[in-house]
Amino acid sequence: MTTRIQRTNRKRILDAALEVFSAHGFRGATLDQIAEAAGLSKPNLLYYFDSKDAIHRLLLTRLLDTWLDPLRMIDPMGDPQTEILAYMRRKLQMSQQYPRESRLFANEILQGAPRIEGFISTELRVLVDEKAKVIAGWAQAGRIAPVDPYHLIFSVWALTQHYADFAAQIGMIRGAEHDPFTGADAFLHHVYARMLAP
Amino acid sequence: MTTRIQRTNRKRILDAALEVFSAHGFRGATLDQIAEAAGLSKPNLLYYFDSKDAIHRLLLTRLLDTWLDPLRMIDPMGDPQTEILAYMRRKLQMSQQYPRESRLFANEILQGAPRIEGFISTELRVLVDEKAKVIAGWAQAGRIAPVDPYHLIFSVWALTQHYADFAAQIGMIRGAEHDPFTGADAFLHHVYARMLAP
DNA sequence: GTCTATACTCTGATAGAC
DNA sequence: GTCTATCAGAGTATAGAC
Repeated sequence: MTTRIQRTNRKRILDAALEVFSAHGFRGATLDQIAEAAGLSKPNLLYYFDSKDAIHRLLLTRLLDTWLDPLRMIDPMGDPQTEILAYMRRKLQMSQQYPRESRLFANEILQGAPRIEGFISTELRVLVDEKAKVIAGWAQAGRIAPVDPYHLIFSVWALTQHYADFAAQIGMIRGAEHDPFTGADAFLHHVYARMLAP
Repeated sequence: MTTRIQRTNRKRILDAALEVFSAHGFRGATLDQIAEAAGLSKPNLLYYFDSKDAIHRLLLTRLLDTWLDPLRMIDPMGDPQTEILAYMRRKLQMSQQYPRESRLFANEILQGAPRIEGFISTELRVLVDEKAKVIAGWAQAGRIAPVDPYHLIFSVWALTQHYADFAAQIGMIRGAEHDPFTGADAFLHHVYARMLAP
């Protein structure tokens, strides 16, 4: 049986761990940092979770669960331009709302994706292949410009995740008070509208 | 006086360190890994360099020296579309030729850019402001479409560096035998030609 | 210049009192 | 459930022989 205090403590630990892992990577993060951020002692952390690795794995698993939703939602029956623009918007919103999750993922890929290789080579790959086929069909039918569907999908990832993963750099260049996401939405809308016009 | 063996050993160490740091981040990398990759003993490593930190700092400094060159080369007197397309191409070539350097940089930014905050807030920021003004002038004059110059520059960074930083993911999705850079060049040419047309 | 041996610190994890 | 104390291993760096 799970008490309320157990649930809130687990939540606090996972939130603190997300903060620390996304900022320093798996090896760079320490249990001391996570414990301090969570307001608990280090042994108490390990009362709730078996190990540092278990915390990290749980965070990644949760993330991957929702990571593919924006791509999944592309409707083969919808209007091509509308569908792709909406996909870009959903992805940009994820960068805005969940920048730490994006950086956790980026850290993992940068290091060769050792823990999520299986996920990427199977689930993600199948989904990308499926949606690439849909987009290729749209291009074939002349409903959008003849673009490579894989590079199109990669471009959405690159352009949207950049605002989360490289937020530190963007903040230092534009000034921290400037919110990059408002301008980003308009800019990316311009980019994809132009790119896709038949 | 520096002997030839000293020069080659220093070079081997730096190359090995770039390999390991770019793949695991600063904390994730160990001197043992670097020593093994360089074919030297760990104490011998520290005969050539003062510390782990010194090696890392030297790699970053060298990188930043050339990191801005592609942006610097944008010529205010040139043809706007040609200049921006050539900039994108130079940057894409850097991702292709120096993916490890790109990942070293990405690791640093992901972690909040602690070691290169000064560089970004001063040199890089000044250069970006300067080139943004040039691009804004081109837009003002109607020579390219009216795009936000900062987001335009960020988009070049995002789209080109993605092929280096997320190479592991791209390889798992498209198959390792598929070279993503050939298709990328054509795709990005399409993107920027469309984006910039007045 | 290069190695073996080792000092010392940090960190993940456990023991055991309360 | 939570803490103090502590162990065991890893990792950076140094000492000193050759």
